[in-house]
Amino acid sequence: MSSETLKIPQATAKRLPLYYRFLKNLHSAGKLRVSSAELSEAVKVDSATIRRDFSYFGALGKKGYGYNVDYLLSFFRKTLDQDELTKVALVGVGNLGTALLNYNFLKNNNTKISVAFDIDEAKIGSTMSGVTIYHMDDMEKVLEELGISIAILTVPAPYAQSITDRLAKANVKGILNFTPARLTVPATMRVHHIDLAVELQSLVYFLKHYGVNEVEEIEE
Amino acid sequence: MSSETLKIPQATAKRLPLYYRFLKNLHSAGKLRVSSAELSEAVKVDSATIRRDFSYFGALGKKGYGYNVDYLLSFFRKTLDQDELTKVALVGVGNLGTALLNYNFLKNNNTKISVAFDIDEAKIGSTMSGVTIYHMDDMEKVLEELGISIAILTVPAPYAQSITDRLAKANVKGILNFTPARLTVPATMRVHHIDLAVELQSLVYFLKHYGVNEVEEIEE
DNA sequence: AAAACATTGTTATCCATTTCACATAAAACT
DNA sequence: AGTTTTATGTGAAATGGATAACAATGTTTT
Ligand SMILES: NC(=O)c1ccc[n+]([C@@H]2O[C@H](COP(=O)([O-])OP(=O)(O)OC[C@H]3O[C@@H](n4cnc5c(N)ncnc54)[C@H](O)[C@@H]3O)[C@@H](O)[C@H]2O)c1
Ligand SMILES: NC(=O)c1ccc[n+]([C@@H]2O[C@H](COP(=O)([O-])OP(=O)(O)OC[C@H]3O[C@@H](n4cnc5c(N)ncnc54)[C@H](O)[C@@H]3O)[C@@H](O)[C@H]2O)c1
Repeated sequence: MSSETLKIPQATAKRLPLYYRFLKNLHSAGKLRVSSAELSEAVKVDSATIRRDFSYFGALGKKGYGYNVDYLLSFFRKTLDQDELTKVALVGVGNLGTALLNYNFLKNNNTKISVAFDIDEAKIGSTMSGVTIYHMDDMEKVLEELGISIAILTVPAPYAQSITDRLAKANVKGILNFTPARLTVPATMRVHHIDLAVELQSLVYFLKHYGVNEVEEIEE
Repeated sequence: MSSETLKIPQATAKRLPLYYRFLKNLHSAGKLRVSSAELSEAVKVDSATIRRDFSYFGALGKKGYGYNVDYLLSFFRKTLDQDELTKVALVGVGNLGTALLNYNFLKNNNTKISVAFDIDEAKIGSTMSGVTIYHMDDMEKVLEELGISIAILTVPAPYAQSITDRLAKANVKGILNFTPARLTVPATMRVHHIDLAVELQSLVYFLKHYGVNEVEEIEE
């Protein structure tokens, strides 16, 4: 029995955190109202798309006026469960894992890396940015104790699948996967891939082959 | 005049580096042929989608047989310009920037961070993983000298836009943006956003609201 | 060499998402 | 109070992408 809310399109769901972030900016800047056109300029999403996205949640705005920033902000805070802290585990405290640990997700989201795991004895038992690093052997136990259901995976690719299998058994439901491995998971889990190498390579490809808006030649 | 190849769908273009990576794995493993079904299992993309993707480049396979790994690999190497090295600049050598510097993109791609920029005097002039860190004041000059047209942006968000404007003037055409800022760029540029916080938050949202395939209750 | 088999390439269909365009209604102005 | 302006919410159309399904065709087996 999941929080039975409505099933909005996935594309919309992915934009919600973005809207939330910019609404916070507007709020800090003291803005009281905002139009879909203004928001569009800020988040670089078509204004019609923004209105459509919002409309899945009912009529949040007023015709001829726009949206009340405070109202919208508190609405999204509830919708995005920003009131309760979501605890996340980090598996693999290497280059990337360390960067993520040092970054304070809390500043913007109510999401926090609460615990980390590694196999490097030099790191185990120590604390980074207030987060204790445990041995992988203790992973299942610690995850259960803390009731954690989301993990960030930043281990070398060859270990990704077997660790994923362990996470699945430990009742973890979501993985943010930074490794190049394509994980096999039970249907009850969800994986978001962040594939930096693919992202970089596809950017190169687009630039080479899509002649990014080459200024239209003016024939003479 | 961009390499006048064909205009394949963007979704396909984003999968090409993925295919390439797994083909290299297959090659290393000594496999000579592969079917779309096998590849599908490995990269977690529907086999019909894979065949469709490949078909944009002509008939690369053989009916009843599948695809020749070597042939496919060399085809994609050419298509993805893996023969020539693409030089990339890194702007902002902090937590995240350092992790990217230490990571050797070359292992898998012919893409390399060749130069880095920062404002921290402690870092400027030093070398990390063989990459020299220059002062931001020298950015335009160095970028031009090296003929770099792609940059990775890992600076604090408030500086992202003004640095982007400088990059645009310096003839950079692509930005891999890790900052939460939504950049305004000329139509001649392309930005890929990697928004870790959004990625994490939307994962949380999906798990909470989409009840990831809750095991169908068996009514008794 | 024939029969059985495997797998592509593609057509047709489906689905999700974006965008247009405008009726509607509230707000701002005169 | 009436008029004009503004900006929402949404039907309808357009776009973009994924998938089912299968004829075509080469491969493998006997
Ligand atoms: N660093 C980057 O910029 C970057 C970029 C793209 C992809 N990635 C991917 O992210 C992952 C991590 O990269 P990195 O640069 O941080 O690597 P890294 O080698 O610096 O860190 C890996 C960490 O995982 C730990 N580890 C190794 N085996 C383990 C195991 N079985 N269980 C638990 N922990 C284990 C190591 O002790 C180390 O601390 C890799 O899969 C890499 O391909 C990294
Ligand atoms: N570290 C993470 O895990 C993480 C996660 C999500 C998003 N981000 C985003 O990535 C960016 C970098 O994060 P970080 O953790 O590496 O921050 P950081 O503070 O560790 O690093 C920022 C670096 O940029 C340099 N810098 C500051 N102003 C500059 C300027 N004007 N020109 C050039 N360089 C400048 C600083 O000297 C520093 O080296 C931020 O925008 C952050 O929001 C980081």
